[in-house]
Amino acid sequence: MNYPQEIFQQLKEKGYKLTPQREKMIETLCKYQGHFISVEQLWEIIRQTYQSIHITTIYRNLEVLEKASLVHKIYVDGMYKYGLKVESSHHHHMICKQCGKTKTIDFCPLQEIHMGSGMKEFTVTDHTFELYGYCNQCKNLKQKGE
Amino acid sequence: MNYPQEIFQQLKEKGYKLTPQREKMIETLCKYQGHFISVEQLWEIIRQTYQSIHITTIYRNLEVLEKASLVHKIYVDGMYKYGLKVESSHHHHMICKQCGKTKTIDFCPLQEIHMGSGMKEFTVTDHTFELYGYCNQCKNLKQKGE
DNA sequence: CTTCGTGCAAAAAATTTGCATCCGT
DNA sequence: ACGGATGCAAATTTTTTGCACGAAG
Repeated sequence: MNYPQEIFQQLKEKGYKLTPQREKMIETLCKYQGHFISVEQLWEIIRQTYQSIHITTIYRNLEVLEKASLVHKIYVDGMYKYGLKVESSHHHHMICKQCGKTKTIDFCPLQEIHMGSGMKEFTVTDHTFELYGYCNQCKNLKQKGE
Repeated sequence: MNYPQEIFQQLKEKGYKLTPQREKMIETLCKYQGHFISVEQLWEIIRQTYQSIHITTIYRNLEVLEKASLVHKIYVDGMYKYGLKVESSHHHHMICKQCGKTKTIDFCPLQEIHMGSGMKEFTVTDHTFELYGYCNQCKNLKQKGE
């Protein structure tokens, strides 16, 4: 479990200022830990208790959080969604396309492939590995005629 | 190697009409086999010999080709890029972020993980596994100060 | 007090839609 | 001839940028 305070600290250590907007964002992402949420969702949630926050700020701060390696970004349904990084070690996710719920997968296929045949022709800098589908809850809802 | 004619045939079999625009698109994608190209790139290329083709048509037909399982779509650099599906068997790609060149990876991590621990909580419908980086050619260009 | 962050307005980029017309089959 | 496909214009959606003001360290 990640706690907001730890993340505030990490942000500061990387030279970013801690503003109320950023606090709210981090707190919200903590609450939604285990879910990927869209920029707009995040905005809607925060606006309920901080009406003046602007969506531009959300965009800019998610970029900051990403640069600070505190969040992970994926592209689904024609938009970016963000989730808090789970401490340390590299891993991947199983993501529910309906509700955004995620489950961490402690397995990275890169290791399996690393020295594979033709890999000399490329220098790998990034990779994606995500599983998409439906969590049991959403799967049931879907069957009952969505 | 995929040949245009085979793909024309497959399109028709799935109930889509074969129009000159679609022919051009398929021919171009065949030429660029092994590369993922953007909608706009594809448009630019085709316009050289078919000036009147509209970018909306490109968008719409890429959707058609995707529904017909003839192309594969990825999201890089803030946009979708498309590549012809290589015959049969499921596989993944190594993609050059600079030039879009791809290499097929005959390995699917899904098998490694399939029956893994917590996977019962989700029904997997899709997955992504792509490696990104630079091909030797682009890597060299980059080192010589891009 | 200086630098970085914010809100706002406006632009940009990518993709989608409505509609009249056209063309494969 | 029919129904799907195209071109065009315009709208939508998502994200980015410029700039003056405000607040954190």
